[in-house]
Amino acid sequence: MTHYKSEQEFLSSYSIHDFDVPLVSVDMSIFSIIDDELQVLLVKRADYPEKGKWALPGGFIDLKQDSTLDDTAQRKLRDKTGVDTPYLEQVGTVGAMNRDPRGWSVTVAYMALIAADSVVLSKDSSSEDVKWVPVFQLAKLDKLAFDHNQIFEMCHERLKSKVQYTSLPVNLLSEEFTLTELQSTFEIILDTSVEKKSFRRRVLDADILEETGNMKTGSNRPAKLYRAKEQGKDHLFPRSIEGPR
Amino acid sequence: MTHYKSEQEFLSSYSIHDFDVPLVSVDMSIFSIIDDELQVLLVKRADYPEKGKWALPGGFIDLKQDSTLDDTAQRKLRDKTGVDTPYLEQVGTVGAMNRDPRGWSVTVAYMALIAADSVVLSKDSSSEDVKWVPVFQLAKLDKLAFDHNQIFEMCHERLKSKVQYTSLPVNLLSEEFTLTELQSTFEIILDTSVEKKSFRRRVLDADILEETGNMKTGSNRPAKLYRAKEQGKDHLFPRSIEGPR
DNA sequence: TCAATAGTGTCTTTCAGACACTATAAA
DNA sequence: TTTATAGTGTCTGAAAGACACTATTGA
Repeated sequence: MTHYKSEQEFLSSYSIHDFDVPLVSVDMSIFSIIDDELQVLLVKRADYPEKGKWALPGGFIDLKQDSTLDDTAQRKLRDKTGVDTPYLEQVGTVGAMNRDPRGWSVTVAYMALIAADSVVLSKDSSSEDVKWVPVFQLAKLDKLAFDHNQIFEMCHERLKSKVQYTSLPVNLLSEEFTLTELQSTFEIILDTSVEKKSFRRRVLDADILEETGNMKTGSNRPAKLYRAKEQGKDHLFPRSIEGPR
Repeated sequence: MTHYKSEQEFLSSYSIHDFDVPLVSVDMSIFSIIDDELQVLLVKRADYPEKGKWALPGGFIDLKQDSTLDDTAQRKLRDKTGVDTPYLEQVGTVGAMNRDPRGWSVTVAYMALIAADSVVLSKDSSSEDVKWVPVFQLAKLDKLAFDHNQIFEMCHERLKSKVQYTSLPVNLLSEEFTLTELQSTFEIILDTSVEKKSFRRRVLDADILEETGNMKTGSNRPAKLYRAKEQGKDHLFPRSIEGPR
């Protein structure tokens, strides 16, 4: 890909306006729990437009390579993180005349949940840098490229809302985990405390976990290790987690 | 728009493949309750591809006229039904190499809920006929154009699922309605009976309705008429409607 | 034995289902 | 007075919160 000297130069050579078709891309919020915080993966843009700004990873559909939209998302995720079989969910689509200087553009937002320990970060040609950013810092610090702050917010809202009534967070943990670790990821995402007994009743009664037979030891009572019965699926609870009264 | 003699002729003149950009369209499931049944609006395609087949109303983004995707959906809805301020929700986006013979194509699915009495059906140039079809008949009878059966199913699932824990169905009724009428629309969509007392408690406690002061009379005890406090919004209940035990 | 975390017993609270009951209109 | 529908009283049951309790390890 050619590198242009200025956004001006870049735009003047861009001719998508000539065809009555919008641009289409995929952008994703890749979430993970790192250092007991919910973090999201950002890339620094290597090209115009918005060169040098931090952005959600994403890009255009490869009409030859991708046979579905989900393939595009999967490919983008693999390129940045090396992770291949994550939890991947389409969140929504934003399209507008003026969200991209190249013209009418549509982007399909995805969110991915991955276990931090399974990741090997890597840059590709479209990004000069990659980093994890704690979600609570994002609102204050970074003004992302395009409307990515808004797209990220959609994904974050979806995540928080689904955590209230599904077992989604199992996808943020490595294969084996304790109930306390699982509870902790719920608490981190919901940013509230969850009552231990209710939590265990809820999760165990749902019959979505199975004991691995292993224990996690430390300088205290060992904890049973569990694994999700159906990888990648999320159970729907009949009622929401309500939090403290 | 030119009318072609065959799909072959049409396709050979189509050149979107030359640009590495997919087609983008909006398709919508417009729901209404008519004759005590949940029905969806279909149009008969006037042009290739899939000429003559029934399809969900939709079409391409008008890059000049529409400034957002929601505008496109709103415009399509207005064209077919004359309705201007409905409940409109984006359901999801499907994109694939082979879902449209013209090439890689992406469609954003919307669902709209409207009160039947507010509709004036009208055809536009892209459709030669328009009709309401009961949802339960659709599965059996019609093989729709493209992957519209699948897109419709996405919308129908979303509708049924949201009805379980939100007040969405108020958007299917005209401005004033009785609690019994509201209960009935829940029952029609969920295809199950709902217990009267629980239903009224739930709805009334949620404080989302207000009495209009009017009564609906008949040859029996008159019923209070209500109106949604916030038009177009849907309340989230803490628990789902569970249906009979 | 103590500190620390895992895991349980059990009471209360909230809200949905069941179902019998009362209320109010027209014919 | 009957019929039809609107609307209520109140019991039961399921699942969440509160919180004190016991259990099991290493140091």
